[in-house]
Amino acid sequence: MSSSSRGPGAGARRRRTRCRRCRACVRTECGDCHFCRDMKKFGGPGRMKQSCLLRQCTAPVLPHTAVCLLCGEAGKEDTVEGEEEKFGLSLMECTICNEIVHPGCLKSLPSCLQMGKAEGVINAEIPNCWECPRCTQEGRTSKVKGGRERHLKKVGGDACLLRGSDPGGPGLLPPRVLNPSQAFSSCHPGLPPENWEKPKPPLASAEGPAVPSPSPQREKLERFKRMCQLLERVPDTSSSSSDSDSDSDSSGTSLSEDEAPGEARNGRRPARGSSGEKENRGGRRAVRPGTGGPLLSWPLGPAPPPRPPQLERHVVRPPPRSPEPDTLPLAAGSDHPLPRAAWLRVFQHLGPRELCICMRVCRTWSRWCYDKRLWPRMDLSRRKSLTPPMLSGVVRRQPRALDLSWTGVSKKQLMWLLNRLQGLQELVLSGCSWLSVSALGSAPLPALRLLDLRWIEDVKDSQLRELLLPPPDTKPGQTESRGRLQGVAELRLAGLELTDASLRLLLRHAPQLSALDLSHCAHVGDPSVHLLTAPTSPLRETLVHLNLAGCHRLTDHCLPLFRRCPRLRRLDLRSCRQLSPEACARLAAAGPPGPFRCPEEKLLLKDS
DNA sequence: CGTAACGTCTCT
DNA sequence: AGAGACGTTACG
Repeated sequence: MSSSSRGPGAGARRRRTRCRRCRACVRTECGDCHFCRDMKKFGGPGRMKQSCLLRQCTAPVLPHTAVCLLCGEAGKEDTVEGEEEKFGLSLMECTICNEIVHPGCLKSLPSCLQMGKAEGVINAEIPNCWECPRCTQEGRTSKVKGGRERHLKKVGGDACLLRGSDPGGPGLLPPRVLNPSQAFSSCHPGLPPENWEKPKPPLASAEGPAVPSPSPQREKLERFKRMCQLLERVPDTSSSSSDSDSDSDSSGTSLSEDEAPGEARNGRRPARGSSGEKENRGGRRAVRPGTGGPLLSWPLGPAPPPRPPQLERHVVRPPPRSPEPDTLPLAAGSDHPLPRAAWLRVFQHLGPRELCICMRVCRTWSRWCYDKRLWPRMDLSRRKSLTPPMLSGVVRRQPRALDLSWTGVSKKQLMWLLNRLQGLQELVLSGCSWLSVSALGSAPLPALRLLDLRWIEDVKDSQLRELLLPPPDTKPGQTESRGRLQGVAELRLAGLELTDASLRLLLRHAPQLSALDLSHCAHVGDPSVHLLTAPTSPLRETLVHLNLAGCHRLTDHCLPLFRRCPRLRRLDLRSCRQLSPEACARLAAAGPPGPFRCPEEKLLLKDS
């Protein structure tokens, strides 16, 4: 007998399935996580039969065979227009009794079977998920207090599930009233969730004597917990303190100052005014049962318990799309005359340190200052240790350019970051260890334009090959069949032990380079220049800047070859000790159509 | 029918 | 409690 069929009430419980649309669903398997390594395709035994950790669906949906327990029909929200009507005709699964019904069908039950004033509690974070009016009415959500709290403290799933998606965390905003449209939208997201958090299992409450077997929910929690442990600890946090989920940074760096008073998460610090605190946690939304309809305000049943800090430690939310109110509320109750756009214009003149100070002024400023337009570049270079709050701070700001040079960033940290910075265009990793940088081999880098790998120890041809070649598990026809540096325009490889074998790979897998830094690459010589400037080389047409300083093997013979590059505007040949001043002078004097058409287009020769 | 993987069971 | 195993479900 199916172990999944013992849910109460509805008989067989429907297993949820992938939404196939969320960020996780559409990505490829990492090939490196615990579950991938078990898969036969990656050489494992295939016993665990679990999805890749990076592909855990964030919005698991009901199977398309699911039907309403009352009318036997599927979800019909597509057949109507209004949000309220859509809600009434959508299928909703109760996390407690597992019954799947159309809210509209509940409404049409004979009044003696309706649940009076009971209200359903929608889980806003999982599609088609609620605590049904009957369970709510019968008190199934309210368990013995001690039991629930004890359970949650340990496991933490409920709180996560019930949490709202406000970037500032739960309990910080005033209670919100939900209209039918919002209720529908919240449980039927038109798009996959934009939050970048770990998936949250449907969850439920601990059981009480009136209450059906807790096992399914409990199992979900346990599964969730396991996943959290595997996934959320990715940044190296084993030594971090238990309260490290704040963005505040004990090291006192610029990232340490970004948490405004009242911005603290997990309810450890009081939000402004105490009244809204409890009512505002999470994705719980209230609707009147059966009506799908008139909107109710909170509260509805017991407030969810506080979120357990541990599991939330590395949940990082990007800044909200349209962050927060457009106005700045003043203590007197009125709004400041300057709107958010005007403040942002002011903030744009500030540097990171000043911005962090501003973020401590008030909650609204803090939210506004997370705007990624204020953080186009972030520089963490030369920090020996990168703490989880620092990494979280980076993700929340979504910089286009990130400098991690000469840091002790670990592979796990880098992987964690890159998975959350899909808009990253420039990445500087010079002076890091190859052990860490090898994370690039399995990271998504869709927008990357500049990659700086200078002076990384132990990078030879085979390591660069790992970065340049397409992922090994790519199937024909997949979009990922391109190497992941195909779109990179600037590549800095100074000081690496690369040979012409790497250059050949570059020509093939990084054909759009306009700037290439091969300075102080001891193996680069005249044949390398031949390769780069050959008629078959795509770089011959694209190179604008080429740095070959300190490449001692270059001789005068290679100099005329540079005239084959019509766009070359800057060529650095300093410290190439075999080059003669005369040959260099001849190249420098070459007029059009050669490379250096005017004095400001630099040919850097010898040390000057 | 084959593949993926959800949700539960079992073992340590 | 945590980790792994696996029956079963979802779906093409």
